[in-house]
Amino acid sequence: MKILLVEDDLALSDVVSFTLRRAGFEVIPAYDGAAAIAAWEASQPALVVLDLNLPKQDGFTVCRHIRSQSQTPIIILSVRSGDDVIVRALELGADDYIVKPFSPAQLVARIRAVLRRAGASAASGVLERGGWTLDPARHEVRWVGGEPVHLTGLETRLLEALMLNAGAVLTADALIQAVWGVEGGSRTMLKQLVYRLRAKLEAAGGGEIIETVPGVGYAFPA
Amino acid sequence: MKILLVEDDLALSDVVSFTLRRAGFEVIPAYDGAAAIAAWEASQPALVVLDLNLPKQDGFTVCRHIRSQSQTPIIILSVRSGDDVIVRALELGADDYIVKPFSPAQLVARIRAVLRRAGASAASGVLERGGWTLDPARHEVRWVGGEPVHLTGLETRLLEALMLNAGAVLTADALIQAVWGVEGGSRTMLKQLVYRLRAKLEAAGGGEIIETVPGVGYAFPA
DNA sequence: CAAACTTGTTACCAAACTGTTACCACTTGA
DNA sequence: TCAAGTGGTAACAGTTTGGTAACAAGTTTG
Repeated sequence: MKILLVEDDLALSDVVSFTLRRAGFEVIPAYDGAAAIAAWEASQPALVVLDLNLPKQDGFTVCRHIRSQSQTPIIILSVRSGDDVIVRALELGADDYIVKPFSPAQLVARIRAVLRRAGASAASGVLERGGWTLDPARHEVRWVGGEPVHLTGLETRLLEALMLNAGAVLTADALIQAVWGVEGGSRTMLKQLVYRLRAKLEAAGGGEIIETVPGVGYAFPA
Repeated sequence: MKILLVEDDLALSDVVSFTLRRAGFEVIPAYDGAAAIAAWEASQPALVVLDLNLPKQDGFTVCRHIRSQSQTPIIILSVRSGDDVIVRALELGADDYIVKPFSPAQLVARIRAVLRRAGASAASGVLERGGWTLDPARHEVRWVGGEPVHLTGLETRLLEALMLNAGAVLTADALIQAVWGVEGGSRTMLKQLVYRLRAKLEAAGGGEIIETVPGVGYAFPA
């Protein structure tokens, strides 16, 4: 199981690497933010251990980038123990936050806990909700018994966000962020995208698909 | 979303309860290990916040018991910050371990992180009071057995404030602040809003809904 | 290269939302 | 009894929101 370890302090990185390897993980080290993103894309690790204080790009940026593209579990390491920082990191999608100094044993235990939890809900990436099957890797949706329909990249990300949270209402802003990332996107574009996606889904079979919750956002029926 | 809070320190339990409720969770308190297990079985919470140091049965026992029967996420609270204790708790199946003293905000953030990872959608915030069910996220109210009625954003906030304090009288100023924030809002607008909200609620089923307390404000019947 | 597709942009319309003003009934207290 | 204040109702207009359409620039594909 591959773990991406993003830590610029060489000595600490080595110690942690050693511990993780002894615990049976394969460790991919990265020493700054830019390298971290590159390594993440290249190696597709099962989990990321991320120092907040990094050269090139700080940990928040890396965290946001990874979260905008996948559900890979992220554990933050940091000397900063301020509440606002911790809350912000967790809200950004981090799974755990460990304050330095920490013990290697605890890190391993927390990694196992997060992986256990992630493994339970993670899957191949294929989502099945109420008759629809979405394969994000292939950019395809299918209605039960129907033919697969091709989606564009943006449409796929939108539908994935909605199906991942089936039954819940996602605000326009949340969806914009899920589709276009932190920068970019707008209400207008979201409107367009929903319109286009609905057209494809309706053409593919099922009836009412994406619910509008006026003044709030959209929801995929549970 | 129901959270079982197992904490024998009454004062702390109350503080945490308050915070969690304000964050939109429904809190079920338990004050010792035996009660915790009973409450867990009875109420099937979405997550358990568990103090380690308990009368009757200690936290480890409770944790093991719950883990042996379900995947319900568990977050441990404890004054003990020893590594061995933390590692042991995590290996026993806990999802997170928070060392006292902690801040309520961080607890909420960690609860959300664990719930997110566990696949549950975040706190729903649904309020049920005397036959009415309000889902603030969807801007919908429903009378028992009836169809959901759509509310506007302002109406939702008003009804939410009233239902959160069901049985109590809220002054006009308090309501204005709850709906429009610190700036903005006026008696006239509140009058209008109450009128419109009542119209929708009456059309939806139930009889007398929002009580007027002349010269003071409004109340939602307990 | 040309055709097809993807994406962002602008525009328009209908519906919904919100603030404002006005009017009436009722209570309260001088 | 009358004036002032409070609360309910009504109508109206400006704004916002959501769905639809058409189009252009950029990209991919045959």
